[in-house]
Amino acid sequence: MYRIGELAQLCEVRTDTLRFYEKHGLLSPSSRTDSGYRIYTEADAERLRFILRAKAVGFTLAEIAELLSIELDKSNWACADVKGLVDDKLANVEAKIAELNHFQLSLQRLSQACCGGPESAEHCSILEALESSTENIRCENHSHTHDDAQFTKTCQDKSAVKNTQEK
Amino acid sequence: MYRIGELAQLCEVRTDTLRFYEKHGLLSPSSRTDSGYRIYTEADAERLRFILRAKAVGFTLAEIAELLSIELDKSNWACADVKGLVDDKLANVEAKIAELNHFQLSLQRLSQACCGGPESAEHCSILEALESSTENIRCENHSHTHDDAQFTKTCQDKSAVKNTQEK
DNA sequence: CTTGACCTTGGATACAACTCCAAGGTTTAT
DNA sequence: ATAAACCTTGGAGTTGTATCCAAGGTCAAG
Ligand SMILES: [Zn+2]
Ligand SMILES: [Zn+2]
Ligand SMILES: [Zn+2]
Ligand SMILES: [Zn+2]
Repeated sequence: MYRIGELAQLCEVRTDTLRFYEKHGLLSPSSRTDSGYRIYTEADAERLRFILRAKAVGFTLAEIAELLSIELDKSNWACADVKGLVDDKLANVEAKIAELNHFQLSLQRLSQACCGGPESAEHCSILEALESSTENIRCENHSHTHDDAQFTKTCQDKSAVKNTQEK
Repeated sequence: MYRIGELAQLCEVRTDTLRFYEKHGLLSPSSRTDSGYRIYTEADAERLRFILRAKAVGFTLAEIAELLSIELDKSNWACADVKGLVDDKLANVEAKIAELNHFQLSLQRLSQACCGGPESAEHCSILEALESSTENIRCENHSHTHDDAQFTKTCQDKSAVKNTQEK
């Protein structure tokens, strides 16, 4: 049995957040003291942990409420309904993953095209790619190193670069 | 050269959104007509497309601004700076993917434990898992099918797991 | 009995990222 | 020359997800 502050501390949220979740039907304390203090059980804490886990991965509170609300009303749902809901969310998550994978690839391509060296970014492949937004990114040939053949290392040549400078 | 409405239609955003992006330094029209109408170039359109792609995958406008702002100021950045920024975002994306993969797994486990049939969800494994929030999910043994041994097909028959909590 | 930590409620505020509105100016087509 | 369809600005409203605040009630310790 926890009072609101205890549960909040336990799960690292604010008491305000717990009241907010209550107001929105996500988590209500199992009881109250005579004086009106909220009393949460361990089951409430578990429910909160589920909410937090779901939230951490990008579910909206509305989606979480939908997931949780079925439980209040079990007998009016079939396994098919429940599983369908979970599968919907699953598809949702998978779509998000696909989206992120796509962008990951873009970022990797950008990253690979850049030498990461201390040279001025005036001819940086990353910036050029952002400007032109073409699909194929041109690797730097380091003509921007105003220097000699000493610097004709290319993209794949990830030579020692530890120069962390301020701007 | 596009007027605001044309660019909006082209990229499927509202004119309001374009003005909003302008106000927040993400995308300004390259020029104005004498009467004050915004005029966007193809380069502006490309920039907008980048913004939209980045947004679609979860970057905040602030992050996008950060990415784009470097370009205004190329010569004050080194390749190392630019690449570092991209790599930060990349790490960010990868972390998000990992998070989503984790939740994907949870959802898959939930989904697998449920028969998905027309039976009442009163003993649905998914709901039980949500309630108890235990790590290991018990598969349905279909005792809820008010029926005979005909329905003793199981997920993989790990119905030995017992109920542990309740304080 | 007073103090300080905790709790209650309702309402205000914040931030992101729009979205809509009002009042008026511009362009184009008939 | 008038209407329709565009554009301008500034500002208000919306949704989701909280946070903060004020005024006051509760509780255990000294
Ligand atoms: Zn370089
Ligand atoms: Zn570079
Ligand atoms: Zn079932
Ligand atoms: Zn089920």
